[in-house]
Amino acid sequence: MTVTLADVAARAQVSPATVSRVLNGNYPVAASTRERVLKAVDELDYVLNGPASSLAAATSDLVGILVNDIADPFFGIMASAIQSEIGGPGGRAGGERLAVVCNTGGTPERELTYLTLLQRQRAAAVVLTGGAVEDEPHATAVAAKLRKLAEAGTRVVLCGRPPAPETGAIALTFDNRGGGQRLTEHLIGLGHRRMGYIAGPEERTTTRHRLEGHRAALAAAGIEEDPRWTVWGRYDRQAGYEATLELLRRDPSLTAVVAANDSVALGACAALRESGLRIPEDVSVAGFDDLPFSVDAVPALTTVRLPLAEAGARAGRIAMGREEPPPGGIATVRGELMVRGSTGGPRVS
Amino acid sequence: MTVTLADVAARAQVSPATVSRVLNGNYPVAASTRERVLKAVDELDYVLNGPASSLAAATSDLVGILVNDIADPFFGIMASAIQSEIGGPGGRAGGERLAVVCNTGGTPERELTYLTLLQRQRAAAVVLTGGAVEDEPHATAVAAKLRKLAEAGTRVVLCGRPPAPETGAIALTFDNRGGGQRLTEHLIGLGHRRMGYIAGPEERTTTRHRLEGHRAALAAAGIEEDPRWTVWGRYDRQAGYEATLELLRRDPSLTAVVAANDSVALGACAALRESGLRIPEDVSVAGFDDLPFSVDAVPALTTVRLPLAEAGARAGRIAMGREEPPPGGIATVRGELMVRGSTGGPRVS
DNA sequence: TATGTCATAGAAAGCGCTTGCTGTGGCGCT
DNA sequence: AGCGCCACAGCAAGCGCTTTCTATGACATA
Repeated sequence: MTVTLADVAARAQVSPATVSRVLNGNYPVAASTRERVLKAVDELDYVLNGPASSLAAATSDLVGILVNDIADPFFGIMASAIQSEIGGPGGRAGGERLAVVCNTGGTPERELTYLTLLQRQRAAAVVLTGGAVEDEPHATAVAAKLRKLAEAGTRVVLCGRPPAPETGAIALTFDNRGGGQRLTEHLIGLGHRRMGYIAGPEERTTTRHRLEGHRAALAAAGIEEDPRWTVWGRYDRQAGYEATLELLRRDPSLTAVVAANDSVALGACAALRESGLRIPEDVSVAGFDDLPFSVDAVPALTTVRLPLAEAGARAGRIAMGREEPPPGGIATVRGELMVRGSTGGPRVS
Repeated sequence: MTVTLADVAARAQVSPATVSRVLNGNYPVAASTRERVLKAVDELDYVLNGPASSLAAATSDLVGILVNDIADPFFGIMASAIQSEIGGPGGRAGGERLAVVCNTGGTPERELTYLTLLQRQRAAAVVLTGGAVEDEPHATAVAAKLRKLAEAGTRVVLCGRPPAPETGAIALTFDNRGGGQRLTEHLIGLGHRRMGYIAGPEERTTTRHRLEGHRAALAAAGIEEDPRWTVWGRYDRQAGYEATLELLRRDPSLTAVVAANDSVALGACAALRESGLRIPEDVSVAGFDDLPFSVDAVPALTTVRLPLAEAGARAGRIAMGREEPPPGGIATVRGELMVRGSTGGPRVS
């Protein structure tokens, strides 16, 4: 029913071995023979059986990209960049690889399951993006899985994620702490002293690091933080909206709101506006990531630009073995402070 | 080196066949035996060899999702919804499936290559999202590929894409034409007569349908269209920005700008503002899709809401055979007009 | 002319798993 | 007690490909 290698071989009057070699191009085959084979392939409309091939060769051309939330451009941009370097179809890389992105939804279980599935498929490489969950047992399980993968020859790269020591994984880490710190320093420099902070999900590394940066800046400026000024929520607009309302309720005298990321900041802006407050005259707002839409907000969002596409591309190249991993297997990627219209001096009340 | 089924069998003192059956759970195995096997699996940390399994069973648990641009939330949202229904890890579906999203970048070649790669992997199902390219030879090639896939038992579903007749593919099509028409009717109802239109890439079905809707509304209202009023570009913010400047240059008397999608509309807003024009007092702006950030624009964007998540979920269920395909294999999904602050009556000049 | 070398092609042994078919005890029935 | 049946387990034949090793002819060299 389906066309097999043997069918092609028969048609081209050669042995299956020869057909295989023509298709893989890693063994000398006379030009005339090659042509005959290719012609037969074409005529029979033959498509290689991937599983059989992977089984026999003990390798596969699958490359997995794990993301926390595929609907979030933060991940979309990274995934896109990674994929473009993986080669996938259209890439310059010779061997065609199937770059697949897997949506973990940010849950540890799915992350683990996808990792197993990828291991099961004997993936050639795996790239994990975004912050990790800090739950201890889970972190251990993931680390163990990563080590197994690495041992089995799968290249593992972390992009925008903290290093996983002793797993053999290469890490390209974002300097969330430093970025958060510079952002808050900027606000302090403008004269703000009473700032609300909308953090992301509590157990994420990204959340913790950004918040630590914020607090470090406050501490350095000798500003004592009020526990009421921090609210936790998801990394989306809705959460930012609600958190802002909560902050306003807790302390109406805040002159600035720092959000865990741009989506959250947008929600914050909406809440402030609906509360009759002007940005930045009454309250300044700052985000993080500098996603494409951030510059279109009104006023444009002050934020920390993370080189998502660049980091993704680099991670992709490393995963493909086309670029040297950084020394020690760890590199830190800095964000750049983008000062725009959403931040200004505090109102004089 | 790597643990195989046979190792597990030896350890559990059973035959490989029994281990396989325990793992697949589709054959009666005594409870005591099952436990023994499971224990051995656990102790040896055994992971099934996917390719071998797929080869022997002549099936695979891969499900492909093709998207034009993974960095665009339009696709991210659909992909996310599809994936959640595929089951993937965490889904309710019994068999664990690896839902993978493939980024075609909107180019015909990559689309075709990914389809071949998926065919090669003997994917269980494939979902193609978003508009198709209307290039004739390409369309034919894709259709042929889809037919092949369907014949090989792969379920093919189109989501937000026009039907592909005689390929056996199920289509969930967006009513882009109708949506575009209602949007422009709304503008006409407000009194607009001179409207610019920023279209997407010329060869896309989505682009053409939305534009046709727009023109149908104009024709119905007896408004003669000026060819200068249509500008083409990509589906992104940047393109919208540039196109708007161009429109303004061509005809400064326009009172409204209709954009091919929300990202484009955002770019249009930026261009208008920088040109010193107020929205909607001087110029109204309308988008399409109603992506999450559209409601946060200032003023909030009038647009056509496409039920991306719902359609994606349905496509996913159909792909998994968990929902009946629509009669005739084709269903049309309507968009809902969302009237917000970015549109108003034309200025009286 | 005899011999070694090289380029190319084929034979065949798996890769690790699934599954149809074939046992084989234990049990209920007559 | 004798029989058939059922529940369960094993055997063994592949699934379609890759790759090592071997064979063969052509050619160059001695």
